[in-house]
Amino acid sequence: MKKLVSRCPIEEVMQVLSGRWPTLLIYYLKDGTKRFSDLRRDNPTISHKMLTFELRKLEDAGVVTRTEFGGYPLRVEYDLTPAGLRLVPLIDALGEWWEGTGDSDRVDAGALQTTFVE
Amino acid sequence: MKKLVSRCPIEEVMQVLSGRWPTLLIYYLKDGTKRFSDLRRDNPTISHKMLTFELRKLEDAGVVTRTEFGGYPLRVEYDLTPAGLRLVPLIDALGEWWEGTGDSDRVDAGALQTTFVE
DNA sequence: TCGTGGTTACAAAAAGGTGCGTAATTTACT
DNA sequence: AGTAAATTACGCACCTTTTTGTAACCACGA
Repeated sequence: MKKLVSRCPIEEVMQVLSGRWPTLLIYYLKDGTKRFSDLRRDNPTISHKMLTFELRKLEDAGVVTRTEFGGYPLRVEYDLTPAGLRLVPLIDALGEWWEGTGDSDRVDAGALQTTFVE
Repeated sequence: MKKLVSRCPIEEVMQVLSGRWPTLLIYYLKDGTKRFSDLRRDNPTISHKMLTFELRKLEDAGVVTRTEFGGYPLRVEYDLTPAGLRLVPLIDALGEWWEGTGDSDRVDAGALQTTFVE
């Protein structure tokens, strides 16, 4: 998703939140300060390249802060910004919506919702 | 984003909503019934292959319905399901969140939110 | 011949994984 | 005493996988 095709805020948010990781990372950071290695432990399938990339993206978007402690071994801490905290309930709502739909509308998942007329 | 790495509903929703198109399509369908060609007109940069693909995904997820009218030229209409309608305000909220953060937290966009300690 | 809503095959682009290198200090052997 | 890891959070280069675009084709009726 390289560049925007509209000036719509919706598209802009999705550029930040799209993909498997952003929402999950926000979810883990919800519990408080996390270090790089903590986040890797939280989800072991993310590569370090992806993790740095996604964290950078969230940082640029103003969702997380990065605090670097000098010295060796290097230590870096990540936290949600106030904006990031405000985002959490919105993401929760999406999760709840999904669970809700599963019961009522996605029952016959696999069966397409197509109707033929005439 | 081929397969899930957790059983988390959050990750499942994002699998459906990720990318540039899903939320935008939902947004256009919010106004009511749309035909395939209407949606192409609404955003001219999507390829017809992507459009069919994304619509299928939303259909499988129970967000849109597809109504096919026999005869030629073929006519197909897309609508939001009740679940799709319930999703709209959540997407709106994300857009509003984004606009809100822009003013308070993303002011110095470009300047990273990194702090150096020691 | 055009228009509708697709499908399929091939090609280009983007995303993602792997492994190596780096820094300064501590701990672990020899 | 001297050397060898190990530690942390990456950056970089290379390569594979996934996604997306392009173009061609199909059906049929006006």
